[in-house]
Amino acid sequence: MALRHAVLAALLDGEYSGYQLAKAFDVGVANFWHALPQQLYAELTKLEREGLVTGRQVVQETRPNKRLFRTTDAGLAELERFAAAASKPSFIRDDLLVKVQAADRTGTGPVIEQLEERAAAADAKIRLFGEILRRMRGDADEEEFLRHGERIGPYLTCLRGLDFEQGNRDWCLRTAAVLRERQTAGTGVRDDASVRPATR
Amino acid sequence: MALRHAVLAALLDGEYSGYQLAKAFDVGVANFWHALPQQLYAELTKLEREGLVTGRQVVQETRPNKRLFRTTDAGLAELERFAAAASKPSFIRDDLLVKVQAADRTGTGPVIEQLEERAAAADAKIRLFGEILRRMRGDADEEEFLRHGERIGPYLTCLRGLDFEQGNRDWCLRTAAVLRERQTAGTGVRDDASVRPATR
DNA sequence: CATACCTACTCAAGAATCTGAGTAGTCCTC
DNA sequence: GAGGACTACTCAGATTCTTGAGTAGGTATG
Repeated sequence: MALRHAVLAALLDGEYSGYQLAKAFDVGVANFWHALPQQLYAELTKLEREGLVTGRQVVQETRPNKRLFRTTDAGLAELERFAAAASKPSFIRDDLLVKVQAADRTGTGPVIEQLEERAAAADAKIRLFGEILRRMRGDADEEEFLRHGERIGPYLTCLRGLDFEQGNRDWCLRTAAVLRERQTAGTGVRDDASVRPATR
Repeated sequence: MALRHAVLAALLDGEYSGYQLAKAFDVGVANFWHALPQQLYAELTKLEREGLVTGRQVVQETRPNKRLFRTTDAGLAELERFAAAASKPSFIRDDLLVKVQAADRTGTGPVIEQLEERAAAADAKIRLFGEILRRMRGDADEEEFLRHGERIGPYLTCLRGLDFEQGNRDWCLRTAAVLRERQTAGTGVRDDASVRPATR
């Protein structure tokens, strides 16, 4: 049930439309949760019905109208309840890890490619997060901002996102390098399956 | 559809029962995927029906009988197909991040506690992973093992798990420290909600 | 001036995951 | 010798997440 709380937390920072939220929860950012547009629209509807957020219609000339939402006091109270309850442990769940786990049996070619793509994607996120952090802290340096800044929650989660992506990138590059070296070196343990005709 | 492939990958390393797999996918390890026992039993049944794993009954005197599974050639072929297909991006999805995102509005008391618990849990995992890595590489040092070891897939995924947990621990401790300092310092931005009577 | 993408949503259906309860014998502790 | 934990599973039901399709006007691209 954390999606609803993620939405409530996101709407603490101001008014957003479902569409804007969808962008934040989908594409690049998603420091602290991830969800698709359909889920977000559904959740906003439920939250409004329960009085945890309020929406107001904004009529636009040149584009479709939109509804902007913000968290209500009841919503904040719900967040407080949530914060006090026990957290579920978090787990890694990643296709690419599964592929690496099996890579020395399935052939490394395609996996190496994907590792390098993933590293590039992580790198893009790293730059984005760096930019976001810089914007949030303004002139202050990090220590200063964390001590006296007004709204540090998003900053702290973004720091975690940054570190996660750095770990991701470094691991992908290292893993790709290891697999590539074994591929060319020929360990003698097993022929590289990526050279064989595909079993299928 | 990655759970099935995670199971296939896990069963590359030898024969396991559903129960053993459940332990590995649940509690401590789960380097590369996470799942509950019920899911695993169900998945094993499906995989056996499709011929991607085979099970054999092992009769035990003193305990309930069990079924040991291993991946078949068809299962390996399926893994190869999977390895060649595009991976879904992976996202962080963590209750605790949501709580931190909102922490400067909900009160920091309970969140700090949870951050410290999480840091301790991460630390336990770090020690466990370190142990597992040591066991896998045996006498060789890491570079050596990665160059010439037989089965490096699990080693590489465990390295990612280790780094993830280290990032986790460090971030939890830092975040807890930051929130704690603001709590005692009194930033003037807002009274600490953890001192107010609970809204509820 | 046709195609494609952007804003801003909605609906339906399916797959994956989680919650909770239950069976049944064995081993260990107090 | 009673209560609890461990092995080894199964079943049902709910919730969450993903996939795919569709509406509809406006703006940018070539």
